[in-house]
Amino acid sequence: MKNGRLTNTVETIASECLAVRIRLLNRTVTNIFDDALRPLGVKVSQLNVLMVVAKLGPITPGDVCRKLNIEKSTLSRNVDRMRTHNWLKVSEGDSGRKQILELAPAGRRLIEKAFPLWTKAQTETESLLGQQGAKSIHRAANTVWAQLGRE
Amino acid sequence: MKNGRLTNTVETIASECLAVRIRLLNRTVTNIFDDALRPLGVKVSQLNVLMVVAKLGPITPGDVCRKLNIEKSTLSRNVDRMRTHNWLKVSEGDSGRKQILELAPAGRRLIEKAFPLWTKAQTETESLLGQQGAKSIHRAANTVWAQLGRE
DNA sequence: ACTCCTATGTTGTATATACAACATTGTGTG
DNA sequence: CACACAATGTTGTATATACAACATAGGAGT
Repeated sequence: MKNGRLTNTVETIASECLAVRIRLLNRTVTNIFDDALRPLGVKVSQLNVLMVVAKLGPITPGDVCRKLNIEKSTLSRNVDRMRTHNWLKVSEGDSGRKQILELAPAGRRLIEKAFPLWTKAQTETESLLGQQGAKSIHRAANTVWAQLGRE
Repeated sequence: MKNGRLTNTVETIASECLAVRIRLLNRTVTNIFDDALRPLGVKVSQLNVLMVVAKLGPITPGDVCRKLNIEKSTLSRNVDRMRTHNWLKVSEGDSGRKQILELAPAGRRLIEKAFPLWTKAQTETESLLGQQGAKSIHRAANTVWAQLGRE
């Protein structure tokens, strides 16, 4: 039949493509967390950055980018928004070029208020993925973090 | 110490959050595929939609949304772009309300040209995630698809 | 047949994401 | 020290994503 080769190609990509699958998981899980966090007016993308700063800060934007594999321009605008909310404090490093990001008091309060909502979303996600699935995600992410560090 | 409670909260979220991890995987893998596909001027997000249409089409936008868990407004604009490239044919269904999406000839040629580039990205992703990680992603995605179908 | 509700798709708006180009600042090497 | 190069962050542009509001069209129930 005339469509044989294309059909095989489509079948192969459809049944194996890792990008389709990871992107589906990303949309689904991001929606779960954003729904849960909506009462606080924060999105999970912003909470992610806030957590990195809370755990590793004071830290430069460049280091946050490397940790999360985010493009610097993406983070730059995200930091603007979080500074507007007074969640982050941004100061000029003594080196002149680098900036210093720190958790601001409002950011601290936000994290405390977010915790029960985060727990709810996390539980919901675990039940969606199953214990196996959740463990798998952890393992895959650990692999990526190891690779990122190696570059 | 004064920071005890916040520190515990931050530690818990940092070490367990599934959203951070899936979003990290999503950015990393999407970049791998977009890099590979760049010579063709198509992004993996568009190729995903094209594959669904190629495999299941003729199909309505709403059904594509349900399959990929994409918001209808997101797909609406994506279809516009793909129609501009003549990759997709959009026609009005006889029912008046629904639209019919089909693979256009240029879309077919695109998929054929994309296959070797997709294979390269897929291989690279497998080697990034490891065999375990890749299998894990498949299992997690299957779980989500089953859940989506159940709603 | 009429009314109400739902499904479908578009548009306005906000955020997330990345690439390209740019300005600025350190750094290292001759 | 001077110059070239790399690192850092911003801005312009394009796409992806979702929510809210909307218009329209089908369908269900009376």
